[in-house]
Amino acid sequence: MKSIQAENHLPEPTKAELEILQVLWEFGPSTVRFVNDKLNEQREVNYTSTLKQMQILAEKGILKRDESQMKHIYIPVEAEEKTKVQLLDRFVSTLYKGSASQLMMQLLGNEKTSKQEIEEIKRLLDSMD
Amino acid sequence: MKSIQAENHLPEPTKAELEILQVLWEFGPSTVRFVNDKLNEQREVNYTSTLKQMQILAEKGILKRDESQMKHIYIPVEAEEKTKVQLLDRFVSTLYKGSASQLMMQLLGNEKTSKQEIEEIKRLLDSMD
DNA sequence: TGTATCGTACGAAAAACATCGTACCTTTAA
DNA sequence: TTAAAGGTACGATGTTTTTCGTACGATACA
Repeated sequence: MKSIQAENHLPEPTKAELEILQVLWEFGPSTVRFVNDKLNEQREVNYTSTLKQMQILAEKGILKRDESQMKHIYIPVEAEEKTKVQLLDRFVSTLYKGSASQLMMQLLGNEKTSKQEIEEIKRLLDSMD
Repeated sequence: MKSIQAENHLPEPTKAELEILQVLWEFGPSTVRFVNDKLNEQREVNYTSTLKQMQILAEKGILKRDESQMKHIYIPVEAEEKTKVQLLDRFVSTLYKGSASQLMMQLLGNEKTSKQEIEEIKRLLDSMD
């Protein structure tokens, strides 16, 4: 017997799946061909690999697709923000026991976070309240 | 055939591996038995599974071990902070194209980040410069 | 001294993830 | 009206990650 999905959340996208989502987020609903071309700007991937991944994503409910035409159009079910927030939540809770400020400290202590970035963050905080 | 590790960085710990690292970070150098007991406080794992994981971690160079006694003692090679920073870097660059401030915005917009946390972050920023 | 207990080593099996080849259907254009 | 081009479906295969069973050595102690 299948267990009822206790969670509200969709299953976590895997690495390869995330790549595809990024393309869809950036360029909007797309065909497999389009996504595959974009991926190939970064690394070589076979068309059918991308196709398969996107079919799996649809199965999992992470993407839906418009099959009304021969060239199926794939669309993320959840908005970019929502998915990222989910991933961020998980990240913060597994690595920092849920403490956002602890994560911050690491970001700020990190050379790779530029002065400009830090300024931007400050501005952001000031503009709150 | 195994490919030679081109990177300077240690390989990314996988999910299961991270669980083990967390225990070692929290409690310091430990035996397999100890780690396995800790893990079993959260979920059921067979002793030999944990052993295997820790042996793999040692192979990968993420853990080293003291074999001078029968009960081997495992120790993380990199400090907790360093490993987390690495993971954080990767997270920021894949999900936020390297923009720490973008990540911040999500943290701040997130209900789960408490007012108290936000205050703490502000204080942190002010204390910089 | 033998037997129960607690360790490590190691390989096999299972599960999850990723990639690809091939079959086959639709559309298009010569 | 057929051949080429481009699409989906789907199974096979490869890889990595995870879990586990079994063998076997060391220790403890009745």
